[in-house]
Amino acid sequence: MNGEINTPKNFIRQIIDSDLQSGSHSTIHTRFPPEPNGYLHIGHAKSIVLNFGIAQDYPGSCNLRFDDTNPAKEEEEFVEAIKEDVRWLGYEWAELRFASNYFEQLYGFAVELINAGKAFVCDLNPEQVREYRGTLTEPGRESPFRNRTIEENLDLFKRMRAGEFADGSRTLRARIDMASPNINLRDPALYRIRHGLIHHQTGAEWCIYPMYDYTHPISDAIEGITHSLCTLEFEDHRPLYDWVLDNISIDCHPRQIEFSRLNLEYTVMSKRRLTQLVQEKRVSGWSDPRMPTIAGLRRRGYTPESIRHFCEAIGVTKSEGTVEMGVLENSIRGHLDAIAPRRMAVLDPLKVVISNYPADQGEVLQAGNHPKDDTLGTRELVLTREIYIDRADFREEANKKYKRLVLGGEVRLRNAYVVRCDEAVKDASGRIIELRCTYDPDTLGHNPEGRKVRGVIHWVSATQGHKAEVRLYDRLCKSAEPGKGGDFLDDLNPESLQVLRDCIVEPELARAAVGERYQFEREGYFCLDSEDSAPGRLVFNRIVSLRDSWGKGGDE
RNA sequence: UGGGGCGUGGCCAAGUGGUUAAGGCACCGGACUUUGACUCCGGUACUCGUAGGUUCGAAUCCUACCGCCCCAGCCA
Repeated sequence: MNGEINTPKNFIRQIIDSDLQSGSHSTIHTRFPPEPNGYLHIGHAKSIVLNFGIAQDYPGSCNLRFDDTNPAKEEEEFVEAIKEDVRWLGYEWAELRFASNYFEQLYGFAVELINAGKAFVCDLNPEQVREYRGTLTEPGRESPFRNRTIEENLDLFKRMRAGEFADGSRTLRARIDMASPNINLRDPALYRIRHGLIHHQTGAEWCIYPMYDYTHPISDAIEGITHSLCTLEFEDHRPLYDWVLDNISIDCHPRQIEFSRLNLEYTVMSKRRLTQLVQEKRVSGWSDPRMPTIAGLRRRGYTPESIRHFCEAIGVTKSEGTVEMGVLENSIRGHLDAIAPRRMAVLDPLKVVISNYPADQGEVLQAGNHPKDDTLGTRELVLTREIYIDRADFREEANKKYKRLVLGGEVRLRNAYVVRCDEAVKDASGRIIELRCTYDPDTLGHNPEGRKVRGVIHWVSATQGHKAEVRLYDRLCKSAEPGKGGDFLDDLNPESLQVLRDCIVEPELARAAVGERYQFEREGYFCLDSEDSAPGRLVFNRIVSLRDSWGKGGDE
């Protein structure tokens, strides 16, 4: 839909309201903390709109912070892509930060924890740690290294940093409670050793890297974040988040609040799966228009406004659900209906000869660019004796519910005259190859008297139109919940992309530019493909079809 | 069967003890229409997970039960 949804007071905004009222805070600071190990997707957009939206609506600010504590998975390409996506969505961060900016401070706080007897260097290897951890129903056992002296821990930790120990040989662990029913509190690792990695920000400076659970609360506190918003799976990490801040000398303690992540029907949203699609080349890349990535949606033709609108429309709660694709589609339809200039394009051309129309002669017709917004102006169309209409817009016979061209029947050519079909010319196999029609010269701009024309169809001049390729997209997956019963790859929709190479578009479209979006009347919204179009080669992506209460193509 | 969460019409989602339980999307009618679009009217459907209890009054409070999600990375 167009128009703004009056931003709903979701439970997080309610908490903020009361924090403001109680005087706990006078300004609100949030952050969007992606890990640069992949491209952003529509689920991230939900978080972006939440965090940046709050910063806009309250006196406050929002930082963009890369959670870059695992150089094995992260890349500079992803940080650049993420910055571009956030900006494209319409937001500007107050400050650009990296968790790696805080590595030295993080190290200092770790030393503090050691000095307080709250952290220790553990020599258990990964397998042993797992054994000692216990299970969901049994408590864990304390590490034999748990009671080392502070001096020894300090020495060992310093040597970990100095690179004296091999990967996996030791970790720095918090000293909390191996019997905690919350497994996250069973002496979680704070630092691990990783040699030989070049971190995209810090290079080879470090060979020990802090863990998320340790880094995140401190990064938030350093930045003065007031409300640290994250998804539900971090709910039982919150006690650890709080533990960290309660046990170091920092005077800021942000409040972590969790909300449910977005699930969308007929697509996949996890980074693991999206990465797999890209790596195995099941799609053309992160920006494949079928992908739910921001880059994919952008190339597909979605507008930032529509994505923001969608994110507001679905709300923010703690209950997990799966949103119907229709809600996203509705958002872009609503926006584009209001702003997209109208054009005509024939996707499956069928030649029509207007027998009583003078040959060698074109007639310039003015057509409005938008039925409800005159400020979008008009453009010229050229009507010629030979035109193309869509094959789906003709039938030799049909019942009266069919509002298109029928043998012996009349139909309006959009923005032009009424024509009657006199004959359907067929080839030897019986396939219709051409229609013979006659037009009524007295029907331009007004309806004929005494009879009713059953419908309106679009057309393009056979001599003035331009060839174009049109790509029709369908849902990425066949199943509403891909992978539910097995491998999600088995649920990929083999017909998610349909390429039409012989389309004919109206002359004006030859001047289409990347970034412009059009409505191809009676078909849907389209835009020039940003990657495969070139001068002289028109490639259009269908952003979304028009809503259709009839059933495009098929009917009965 | 440890811990943490969630359960309101097909899908989201308001609701924070007090008349007929918002709204959006979807769906079904109708109006309008040179886009089977848009827009505009109208409409359908709810045991508020279940069962008890407290109360004059419960989606809201209590108890039990059921269902679903997350957690045993030196990932985030």
